[in-house]
Amino acid sequence: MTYAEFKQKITETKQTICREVYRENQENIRIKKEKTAIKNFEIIFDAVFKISYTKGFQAMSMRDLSRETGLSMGALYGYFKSKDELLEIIQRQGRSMVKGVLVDCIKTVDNPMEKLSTVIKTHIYLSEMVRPWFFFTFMEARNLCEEELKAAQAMESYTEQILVDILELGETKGVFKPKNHRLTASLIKAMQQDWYLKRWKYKKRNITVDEYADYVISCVTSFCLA
Amino acid sequence: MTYAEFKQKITETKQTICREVYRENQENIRIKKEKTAIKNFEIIFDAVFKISYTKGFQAMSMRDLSRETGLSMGALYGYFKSKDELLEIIQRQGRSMVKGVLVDCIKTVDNPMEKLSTVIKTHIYLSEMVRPWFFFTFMEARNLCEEELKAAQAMESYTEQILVDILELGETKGVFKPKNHRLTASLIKAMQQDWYLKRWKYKKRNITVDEYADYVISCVTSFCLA
DNA sequence: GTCTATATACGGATAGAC
DNA sequence: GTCTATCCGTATATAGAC
Repeated sequence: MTYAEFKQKITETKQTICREVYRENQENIRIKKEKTAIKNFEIIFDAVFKISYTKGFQAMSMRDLSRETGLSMGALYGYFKSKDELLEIIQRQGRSMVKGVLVDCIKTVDNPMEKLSTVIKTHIYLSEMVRPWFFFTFMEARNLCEEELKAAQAMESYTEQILVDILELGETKGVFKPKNHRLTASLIKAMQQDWYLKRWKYKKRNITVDEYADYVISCVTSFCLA
Repeated sequence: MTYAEFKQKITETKQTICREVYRENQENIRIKKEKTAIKNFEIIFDAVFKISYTKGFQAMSMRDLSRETGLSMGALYGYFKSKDELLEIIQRQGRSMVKGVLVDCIKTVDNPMEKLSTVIKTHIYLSEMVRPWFFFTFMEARNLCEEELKAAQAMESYTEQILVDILELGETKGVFKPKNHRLTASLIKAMQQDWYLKRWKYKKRNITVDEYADYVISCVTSFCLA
């Protein structure tokens, strides 16, 4: 699988994501026309990511957001109850998106080695497809309230566990060497994250997402087999 | 080398760091007694790290900092000209500290393999010793002005280059297999960073810094030799 | 649904007493 | 060197017109 093929296969688009956001939070949203809401959520999210990328979410004022979206302050508050709620909406949707895609991608694969490459690759490709979303989710997790922070940490453990399960399965089948699989999983996650955290670095060096994913996989597999 | 041995060897302490900060920025500091200044800088930095760890630097108000340090607002502004300058001081000092320690640690080692383990280990141990400083430097880099941001990125490239040089040396000597050394270096950096970015995770699982460093090294070497 | 105008609170920074 | 008191700009959020 290449990144181009991944994009074809995946059904998640900005629009479907925004539709989900709208339906999940309908009780707090003043806007009644779904079409309007979806269109504006897309604009709002893009603006949040753009502004927060350099300043951070805290430093982004509602006036900044108003200017960037072209919506007035009053209008914006029709889409969420407070600035904090906006943050939570984005974080929650991010988690549900990752969970859905990752669980889906390994269902049809049995071979542990192939399973491992698939899940690593899928995660990196997804992070490329919605990179601003991933970057934002990581960097702004600290601004969450305790409850939501716990949920974010649980998500980290959850995706790590997916990797651990595959590594253990591989060991059972005699494909992978016995190791501290949980620690291996942590290293894999660290490498996956670097792709969206250090965008500027890889862009400057013209590393493609396919190159990067393949390199991570070659590193991981050579370790698991050694 | 273990973490305990590293701590013995290293001459950098909070105090020496604060002394450097004082001397570097003396022209902007109203406080004339070095001893007072060093003592209070230590208090101030600790407070900044503590508050920023959860809220972020932007969200930390000078009133928060005043409360946590026990110094009044007026007193605080004797130690730096503005909140932004405080951020820059911390970032600059962090860079000079890392540079000093890393350059120093490989001077006496010739063997490429040993050189590689040493530099990986030293970086992780240093990040453990002044973890709040590392975490802060990474998370708050975005709040820097363009010039300082460039310096921070240059620092990332610099430490990466140290790794690349070692890997190339190793290839020349026939120890390491030919690879994309720069990409390998990036992966190493990603793994190093995870130790201070995800403190909560490793703490919860009782992973020691020695365990972590050794595991990273075993992963990297098995890849470089494969 | 979206706008403008505004209420109210809090931010960084400084002046001047001690 | 440190404190208290205060200036003044900007923050989030809402009320009410269109």
